[in-house]
Amino acid sequence: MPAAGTVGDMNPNAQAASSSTNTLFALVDVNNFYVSCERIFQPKLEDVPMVVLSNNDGCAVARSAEVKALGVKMGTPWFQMQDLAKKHGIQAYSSNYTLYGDMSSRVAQVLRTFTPNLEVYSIDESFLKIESVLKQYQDALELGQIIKQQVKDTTGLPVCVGIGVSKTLAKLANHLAKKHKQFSGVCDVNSMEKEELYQWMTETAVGEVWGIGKQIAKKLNAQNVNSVFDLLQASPQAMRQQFGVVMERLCYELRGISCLQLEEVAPVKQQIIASRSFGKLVSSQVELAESVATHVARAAEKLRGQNSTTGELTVFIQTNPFKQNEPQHHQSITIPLADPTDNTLTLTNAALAGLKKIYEAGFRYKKAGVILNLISDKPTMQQSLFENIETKGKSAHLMKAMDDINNRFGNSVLRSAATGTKREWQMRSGNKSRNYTTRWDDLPVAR
DNA sequence: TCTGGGGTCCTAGGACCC
DNA sequence: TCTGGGGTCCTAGGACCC
Repeated sequence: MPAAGTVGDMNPNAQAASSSTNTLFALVDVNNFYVSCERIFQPKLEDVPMVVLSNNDGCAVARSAEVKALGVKMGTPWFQMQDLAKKHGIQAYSSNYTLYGDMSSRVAQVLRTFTPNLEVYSIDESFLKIESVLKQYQDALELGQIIKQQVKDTTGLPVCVGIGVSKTLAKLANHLAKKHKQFSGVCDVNSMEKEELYQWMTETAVGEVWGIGKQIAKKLNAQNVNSVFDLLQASPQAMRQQFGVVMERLCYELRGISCLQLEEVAPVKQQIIASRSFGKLVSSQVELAESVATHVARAAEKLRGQNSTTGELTVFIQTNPFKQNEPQHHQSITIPLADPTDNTLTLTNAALAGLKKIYEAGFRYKKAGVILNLISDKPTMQQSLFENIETKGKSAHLMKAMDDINNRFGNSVLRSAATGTKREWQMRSGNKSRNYTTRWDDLPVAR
């Protein structure tokens, strides 16, 4: 590996990662996840070129290997591949997310039998920290093969395993395992000779690196950074100057300095979205209201599912951007809530009031949705803030209430102040914050 | 009262991921 | 005719305060 360089204040963990026992990450990723799930329950689909379609059967959100080989891109609209489908007999299936969610938990269950140090990164991918369980096996490659076989035997799903000393390298290894048959589904870039690794890096486009998308790849290419190896040779400091701290971190990760940790416990969501496209275009406010109400109900369920409250709600409606000859209307409105809540009725009322403001007759809408913001991972504020106050109206009690706020909500409450008639506080969620005011008279009566 | 500079807050928007 | 539904993090720039 090239010289490591200093990581500076950016990454307090890097030193520990590189100097203590060497961390080793394995990324286990199910091949063509949705397609593979469908095939388990319909074995006749094995080897049949097929796609799984999005909501309303709009786009291909999963493609079998045969379809990928035909050059069909992720997200291709089904109606655009009709000719190809006829020619090659491509089968299309509607998505069944309940099934996929269930299969996903089964995979995670199998992986947990290898190590509890597991991060379920997405519905079809998990990171495992494997350095501590490695002694029981010949080497990491053997462990990878056993994981792969175990998942296959237990769930029927095919996976590839990528192994490396950082998450980014494990991702890269996984990519190689998927693309190149000679790895037999398991690739460990850590045990490779440097020459071989550099060879693979030279042959792999820089855009394949985790965190490098279309835009950045284009800019990199313009500077003659075309392969992963080119990026490996670039100076992280220079990359930071141009592309920011995320890119710098990525450079270190590629060099084998782990900057991204395993997140075993999923943090609570900072934002919850519920939205859908309509099967056919919608013009009436009543119909929009119905769908908005459903979305609020779903979002509120998710909110309560993570034991949170929200301080702000956004409603949006959109016409179909693909219909360029139709008048377009994209509108949203954000409604602050008097108090953070997880109550469906309160949220629905706020959303419908918002919808009333942004709705305009005469447009044909394609999509509606709601977003919950300023989420706090604590129980309802109104209750917990003042439940300990025994009488109200005296400044000593106000002060106690403020202490309570700070004790209970810690750094999510930025400031708080009280006068004789009201209290005000400012709550933070992520990097957003909002002010709240509640009149003293409105406070819940003490026990 | 005038002035400048630094810090923080807040928002919009871009880029990325699956 | 038919074009997904979620999420995250970072940055820049203006407002505001001291």
